[in-house]
Amino acid sequence: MKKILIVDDDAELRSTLTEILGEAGYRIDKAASGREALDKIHSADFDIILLDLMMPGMNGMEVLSEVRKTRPRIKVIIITAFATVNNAVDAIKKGASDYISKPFKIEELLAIVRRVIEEARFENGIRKLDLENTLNSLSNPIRRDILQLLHIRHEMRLMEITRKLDIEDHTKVVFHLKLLKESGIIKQNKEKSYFLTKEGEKMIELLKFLDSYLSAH
Amino acid sequence: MKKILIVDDDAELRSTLTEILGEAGYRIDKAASGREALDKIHSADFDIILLDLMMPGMNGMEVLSEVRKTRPRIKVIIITAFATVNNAVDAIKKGASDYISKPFKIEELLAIVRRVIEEARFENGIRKLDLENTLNSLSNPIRRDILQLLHIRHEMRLMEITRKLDIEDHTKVVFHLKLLKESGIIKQNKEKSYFLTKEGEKMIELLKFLDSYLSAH
DNA sequence: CTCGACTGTGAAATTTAATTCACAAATCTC
DNA sequence: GAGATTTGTGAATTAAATTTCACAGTCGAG
Repeated sequence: MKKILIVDDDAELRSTLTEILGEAGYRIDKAASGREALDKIHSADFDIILLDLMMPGMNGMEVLSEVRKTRPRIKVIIITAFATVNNAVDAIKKGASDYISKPFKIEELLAIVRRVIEEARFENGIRKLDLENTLNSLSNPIRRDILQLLHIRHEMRLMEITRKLDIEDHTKVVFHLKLLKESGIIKQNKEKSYFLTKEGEKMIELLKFLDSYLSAH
Repeated sequence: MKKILIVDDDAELRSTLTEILGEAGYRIDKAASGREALDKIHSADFDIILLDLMMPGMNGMEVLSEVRKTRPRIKVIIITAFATVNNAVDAIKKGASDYISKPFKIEELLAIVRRVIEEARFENGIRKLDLENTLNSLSNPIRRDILQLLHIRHEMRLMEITRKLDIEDHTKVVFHLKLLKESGIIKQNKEKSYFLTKEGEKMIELLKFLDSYLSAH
């Protein structure tokens, strides 16, 4: 389960939050000051920080910028008094994910935490380059055809592919082959035959999956 | 399992082929002439036809063109004597999938049949339009972002999305929303809020799958 | 060696996708 | 209901993807 750090100088609020979030199944740690928070952040690995902006000593904003700088994957949710919502908005501009103003309902808090976690799932999970690359390769019908051909025939040379796809201008095929090669999806052996790499086989599996997925109404 | 029709005037070859392919798990039917073959083709539903070109009466070529015309999904594999390979090549130009010349090795035959089946899987299976549509929608990062936002937030209005994505010109967002709407991936309610359709939720699942798939090394 | 088929490059042209801009109707806010 | 905000359209522009074309080196067969 996700690990949450609660940062607030108010001991009572800390234990309230600990109780609520603990019951919801999160692993909780607490810090009573900005200083203590940063120590914990640098020694352990949190997913979310619940951060009070108004604290004596190092204030929340400083903690926020430090976290953004050194642990950009950690999501920060600001806790703020109703009267100082504006500060929270500033905090969001500096990279906080959301804020919650005191007093708050339990459900409201949990909803925000859940949403931020979901958000993090995407941001941290997808290595954009690969996804981008994959989708670009698959989005062109000629490239898909080439992949399928190479899957079926194991290896083919330029003109074989060109004829099989019934394309007049072979340099058109060259163009797509080059893109696929650059993406590491296909390779070429000494005999000039093109064949699928391991990545390429994955693309085929993906296509099959997509197919069956889309067919399932 | 796939259903294969064997068309050959040579009774011995018919039973040899039946034995080999039957053992390999295919469902087999036989025809001794072109006429008989067409009757069977029009009454039952085959995946593959093994067709001898040289037969008395209606010859294989005629059967081939008839099949191409009325049952374009059926794959035809030509059986030909070694001496008449040229005819087989002509047949392939007319739409046959492959040929095998007598005498042949069992493994050779099975390999060709398997390959042709695999080929058919793709050609018949993927409804290109949906695939096209899906991949186009997912291939743009802004559209992916929008989908993910709508997934997390359930529903959002134009300017909410625009701000959350930190895009200056809202009409840019309008552009992508329109595309997504046309693809049936999102819809809009009376309050102008955009939300994911069932299709849209599928896209999200696909993205998650893609993610984990690509992450798995 | 010479011809024809094969593989490929690079620039130019074309097509398609995406962005920007000027503007306006609808809706909200005070 | 005046002014700001939101939602949207359509044309013009820009950018990106794809196609076409002219050409050239390589390779195998006769």
